[in-house]
Amino acid sequence: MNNCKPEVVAAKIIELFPRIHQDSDPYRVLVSTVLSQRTRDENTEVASKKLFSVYPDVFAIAKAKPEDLYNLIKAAGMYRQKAERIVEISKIIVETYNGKVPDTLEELTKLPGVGRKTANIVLNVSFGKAALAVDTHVHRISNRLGWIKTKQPEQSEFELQKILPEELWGPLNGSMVEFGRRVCKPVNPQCNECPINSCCRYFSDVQKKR
DNA sequence: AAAACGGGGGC
DNA sequence: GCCCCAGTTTT
Repeated sequence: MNNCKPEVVAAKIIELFPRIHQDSDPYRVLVSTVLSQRTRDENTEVASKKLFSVYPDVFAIAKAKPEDLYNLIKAAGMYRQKAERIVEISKIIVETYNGKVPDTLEELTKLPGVGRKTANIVLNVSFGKAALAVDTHVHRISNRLGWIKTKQPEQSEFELQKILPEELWGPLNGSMVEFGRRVCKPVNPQCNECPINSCCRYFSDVQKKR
């Protein structure tokens, strides 16, 4: 790579590490995203499949006992609190929103267990809105590349929005996860096999130390 | 600012 | 065995 502008590198990551969401139904995306908090992707998939095979929709989960739901998903590394929140979220959606997931950051973040990142992912994946969720992958990779230098999530969200064109925000979220899982890992990143290492400050710093 | 939630996987 | 994981809430 000879052009290392962030928007070019970001587009390359999106091209090389596409992410396909198996479901775009807002409710399922919301639940899967809550399940994905501090949890590896494989476990999230196992848990959401089990969950939806027993409780197909928001009305079923709203009526479920939190303990039953927890027993169903705990083998995939989920904790009790998450099961409780998912039931609570579902009740609110049924009672307040007539069974439909709200589509604004403000309303979404009022739901228990839904913070800024989760809400942004739902807005982005389900509602096609330009929203950049700065999760650990996006944060780590952006720092390694040298795009940002802050450690504060809110600040990095603001800075990245200035650096990257809006049309990349959506696809970048998922692609950063794939890229972060397979190459730009938290520990032992596969820098030698990394297709964009020539644009990476972390890689050039490591090279210099040898 | 820090702890708690939590089992599974990488190392 | 220890550390980390598409974070959020509570203390």
